[in-house]
Formats: sequence, structure tokens, C-alpha cells
Amino acid sequence: MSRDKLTIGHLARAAGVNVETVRYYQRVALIEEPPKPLEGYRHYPSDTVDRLKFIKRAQQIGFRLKEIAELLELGDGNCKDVRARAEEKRTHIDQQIEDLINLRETLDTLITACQSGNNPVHCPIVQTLSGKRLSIPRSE
Amino acid sequence: MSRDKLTIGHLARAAGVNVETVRYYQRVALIEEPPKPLEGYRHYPSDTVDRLKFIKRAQQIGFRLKEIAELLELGDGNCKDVRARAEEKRTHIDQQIEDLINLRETLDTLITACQSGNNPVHCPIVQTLSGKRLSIPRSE
DNA sequence: CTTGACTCCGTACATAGGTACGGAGTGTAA
DNA sequence: TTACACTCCGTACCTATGTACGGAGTCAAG
Repeated sequence: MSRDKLTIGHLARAAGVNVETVRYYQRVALIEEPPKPLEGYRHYPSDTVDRLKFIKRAQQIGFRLKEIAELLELGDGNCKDVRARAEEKRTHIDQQIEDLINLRETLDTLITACQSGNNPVHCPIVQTLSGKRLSIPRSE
Repeated sequence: MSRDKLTIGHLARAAGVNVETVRYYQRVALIEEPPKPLEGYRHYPSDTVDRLKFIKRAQQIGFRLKEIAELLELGDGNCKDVRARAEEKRTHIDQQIEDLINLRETLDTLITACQSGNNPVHCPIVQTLSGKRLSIPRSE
């Protein structure tokens, strides 16, 4: 399997990304740039399609490119290390969720005050942001 | 009240921000740059301290500078409009929370598979990201 | 009057993840 | 063979939110 050689355009279409994105990933060493033949275009092994899809999937579940690069280096056979990364990620996501929930509560408080107060001259939200009322939780 | 005139350094310290940040806010028209006197330094009204603090508080509850600029333009006395912005923001935060919760579940599934499977050669996480197992929810 | 701290101003750099452009070379189908 | 699509390559640009730098001017204390 995986015998085809692709040009960058075919590679990009196969993986569902932009050609420029492929070049960008080469620049940041996420994928390898095949040598340029003396004449003609570069040939990409079709494995690279999988690698690109891997990258996109990992991005979707919240890894950033730097982390994905590490995952790819760990590669297969380092299950424990990979799992550790995923767990770190999970902890971080958890914190983000908590922060957002706090934020939502603050907004709710403001919105409610705004609806009930109905003071057209001194909007409670503006008042609060101006530091004259209520309190804002410290940020993350 | 608010009769003092401040130099940019005093302004920045009073508001708890960096001098460069003040300049930046001027560049993006979030605060006004007072005219430069023929000699000496610019004088900032101390109201600007409040404005800077407003900006920082609004940032803490999740508004970005562009949105804050809009809030400041709406200003006081437009309670309904301000509330509408806050509600939009709330809706968006809600969506973010939902996305993150989905993401967390996906990670949990992967982590669990990784712990129970314990296959050192084919890490379930790597397998999944390689598109050979399970499924990843589409992103936001 | 000198020294040190501060301001002014334009510009570059930083992060993260790309996108866009322009000119030159190449591949291919009619 | 000509036209058109594609590649190659370097570079600039984009969003968002600032930070850093360097040289010149200014202010205030001693």
C-alpha cells in the first residue's frame, strides 16, 4: 500500500488542506519536504496524506501544532507518554471550562441586573465595568 | 473630580498597565491621545485612568478590544444595546463551553482506551488520530 | 549644570496558524 | 506548439494583543 507519488496539489486535495498549509507545515518541520528532483516537481509519498489527516484530527481535539509535533515524535509504541500528554491536555481543558463557567455567571449577573434595573441613564453593565458596582472575578 | 493631569507614565501606573499598552490603545483608537503641547509632555486627564480600568475589566469578562471599543461607543444611556452585546457574548461563551465539554469527553474516551488496552505497540490514541479507530467529533 | 528618569516616536518583534502574491519554471492536453 | 494549470520559492500579509528597542528630547533634583 501507499505506493503513489503525489504532487503537492494532489497531496493537499487528498488531505483536505490548502497547498499553502502543506508548505507551512514543511516550514515548521511538521512534515518532511521531499527532495526536489533535478527536473519536475517534488513527489510526496501518500503516507503524507495520513500524516496530514492525523495533524488535522489532533488539532480538532485541541492539540496545537507544537504538541502535535511532539506526539508525532513520540510516535507509536510510546503509549504511556502519549497518554500522559492527553491527560495533561485534559487537565487544561478542565481549567478552561471552569473559567468559562465563571465568566458566564458574571455575564448572567450583569444581564439580569440590566433587565431588572432598566435604568436608561446608568446601564448596570457600564456601571459595573466602570468599577462602580458589583464585582468582577479575577481572570485566569 | 478628576482634575489631575497625568503624564503617560503616571497614567499607566494608576491604571495598572504598561506604558506601551497605553500607546497601543491609542494606536487602535481605544483611548484618545491628548494633543502634544509645544513643549513638554502630553497631559492625560485622570478620566483616562477609569477608561483603562474599564477596558481591563471588560477584557476579564471576555470581551475583546474590538468589542470593548463598541461598548465604549455605545456608552452610557444605551442600556438595551449594551445588554444585547452581553447576551451575544453569553451565547458565544455557552457554545465554547459545550465544545470544550465534547472535547473533554473525546479525550476521556481515548485515555480510558489507552489505560485498559495497554497495547504497547499500537497506542489507541495514536491509532485513533491516525483514523483507524473510534471517531473524533467534528470541531466547532 | 549635570545626571538620571522619563517621554516621544517609529519601527520591529513576539505568538499561532496560516493565507496571499508574484514571477519563473514545468507538465500536459488539444 | 500553444495555452493553461500547476509548482516552486521567497516574501509579505493577516488577526489579536501587546512588548521591546533606540535615539532624541525634556523635566526635575541636587
